[in-house]
Order: sequence, then C-alpha cells, then structure tokens
Amino acid sequence: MILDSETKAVELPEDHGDELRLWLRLLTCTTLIEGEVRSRLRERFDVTLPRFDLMAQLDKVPDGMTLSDVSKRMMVSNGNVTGLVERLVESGHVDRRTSETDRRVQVIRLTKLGRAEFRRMAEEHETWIAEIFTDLTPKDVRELMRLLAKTKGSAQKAAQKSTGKAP
Amino acid sequence: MILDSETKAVELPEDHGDELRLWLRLLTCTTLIEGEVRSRLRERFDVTLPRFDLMAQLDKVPDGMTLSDVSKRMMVSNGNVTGLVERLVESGHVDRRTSETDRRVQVIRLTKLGRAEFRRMAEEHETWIAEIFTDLTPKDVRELMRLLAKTKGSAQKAAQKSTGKAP
DNA sequence: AAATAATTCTTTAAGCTTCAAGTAACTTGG
DNA sequence: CCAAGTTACTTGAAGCTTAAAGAATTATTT
Repeated sequence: MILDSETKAVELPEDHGDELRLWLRLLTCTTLIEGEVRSRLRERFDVTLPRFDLMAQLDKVPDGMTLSDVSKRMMVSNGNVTGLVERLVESGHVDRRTSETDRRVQVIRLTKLGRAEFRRMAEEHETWIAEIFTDLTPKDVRELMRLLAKTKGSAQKAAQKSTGKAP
Repeated sequence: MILDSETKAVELPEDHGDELRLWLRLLTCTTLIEGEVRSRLRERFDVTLPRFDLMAQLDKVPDGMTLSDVSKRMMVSNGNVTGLVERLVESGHVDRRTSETDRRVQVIRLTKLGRAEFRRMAEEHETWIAEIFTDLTPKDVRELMRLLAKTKGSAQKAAQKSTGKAP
C-alpha cells in the first residue's frame, strides 16, 4: 500500500502485462485452431462449425436434451440455439418435439441421418485435432490440461464476482 | 504398422481422446473469458469486442496500418475488416485514407477521440484480465505461455500442411 | 385460488463473420 | 508496352451471435 502526502491510499498502476500477453496467446491459439477446423469441416463435409458443435452435444445423449441444456453447454445464447436447431431440423439432422411433462421445453435429438453423418465427421475431426496438437508430448498435454483447468476455475470465479451470481 | 491376413496395411483407429479433450478445454477457457470481457466492455463502455480488438491493433502503430495488416493480425477475413472499419469511421474513432503510393491500399489510424477512448478502456481491461487469471502463479503463467507457444507452432504447421502454403 | 415470480423458448434488431465473386490498381514476363 | 497474373479491397448472400423484449408455461407465495 502506498500513501501520499495526505496519508490517503493511492492506487498505483500495477503491471499486468504478463497476464494480458497470456490472454492474447490463448486467444491466438484458439482462433488459429478454430479456423483450421472450420475450413476443413467446410471443404470435407460442407458443414459449419456451429452445426458440428451442436451435433457433438447431441451425440453424447441418446435421449436428447433441451434447448437450455444445449445453450449452457455450448455457452451461447438461447436465441442462437433456436436458430441453429431450426436449420438442423430443416436439413433433417435433428428431431425436435415438445416435452410431455413441461410444454415450455423443447427436446431435441439427432435423427438417424444426423447421427450417421456426425459419426463420420467426428472420426476425421479427431484425427485433425491430433494432427494439430502433434508437437505436444503426452506430458505437455497433461500439463496444459492441468493449467487450463486452473485457468477455467479462476475465470469462473471472476465471472461470478462480476455478475454476483452463485456458483 | 499392422498387417492383416492378406498382408495389406490396415489402419487401426488410434486413440486421440486426450488431444480432443485438450482442445475442448482450450475452447471452453477462451469462450468463457471472451464472454466475460465482451459483457464488461458492453456494460462499462458500450463497445463491442471486435471494435475494441481493432482499436487495440491500431493503438500499437501511430502511423496507422493497412486493412490487410489488420486482417492478418486479427485473423479475420478482409470483408469483415471492411465492415468494422466502416462503422468505426462512422463513429469517429478511426481515420481512413488512401495510400499515396498505392491507390489500392487504405491506411487507417485511430483518431484523437479513438485513441483517448481506447486508452481509457484498455487500462480497465487490463485489470479485468489480471482478475480473470488471478489464481495462476507467475510460474503457471510462464508455463502456460511456453506450452501455448508450442501449441501455436504445432497448429501452424498443421494448417500449412493442409493448405499447402509456405510459412 | 389468485397473484407473483421464475423458467423456457422465440422473436427482433443490430452487428459480426465467412466465403465467394467482383473491381480496381499494381507487378511482371514477354 | 501490354497481357496476364497478383494484390487490396469491396460487395452480397447466408449464416452466426448477442442482447433485449416478449409469449407461454410452470412454480411459488400469500
């Protein structure tokens, strides 16, 4: 703590350059990889990344999930999911029906076509990811996982603090 | 290498689950932080993240830069930058003029207003980032920087390979 | 039971983003 | 010089994304 001549607390600008550089590097990595995956998905399967991501969520749950669940898991807005699902239903990849127990809720699932196409894409997608991370040793991967988990926790705490929400 | 009964090379599906999980975690971290920064920029300064990012690029170069430079640095498409710049010129934050030596080139710079506003925002932005990464020790930060640098290099190699471009 | 609150989802407007195609200007090889 | 190729940027269409407001339904409170 630094006190000025009138004995009042004064904030000195601290240096947070390292954190800023870390954030920019994190963002660069993600943007780079995301762009690569996006362009491969487009040229190999003529599918967009958001559509692939949504189908990936649905592939994990045979009985389907609600739009809200999708929204939370994908960390995008509700309205966004509404539009995405509409296009996936239109193209026959996703099935949507109103919940029997709660008529506000829409339950969506992959159709047979949707699941088949997703599995085909996912297989290749996984090899792309492996190729992209190919320079990392297994130890690097473990260490990155650990540090990113810590980062995620830290970021979540900060986000809670700013919105005043409970965990 | 695995050979089947007719002595033909066969591809067995290798396990790349670790890399896939790493990628998803990386994406989660970035999305989380990006969302937090986006919402704070909006509520504190009523500015969008892309506008802030573009201004950040321009703040680093007093003499301005071309649209192509911005496009490469931000890793977004040319058309995207055209639109962003148009709105920033409209709002008086950015100045744009045609290069004297090459009339294809547009050089853009921050206006006085743009620079003042950006500096004001950047100062606070830096503290947000520090807060978001607050749980990481200096050693964690260094280690993450190192591993992300390695990741970036690996991803760039993979991207080159797929597009057949020179570094 | 009725009013109130909370939730789930949709809609709308504005802006962001990509891709592909197009225009204008510069560069290069013949 | 000039034709062909390259580069820099813009345009247009489609899709993505958010924030905010609204509609419908369910849950809670009184």
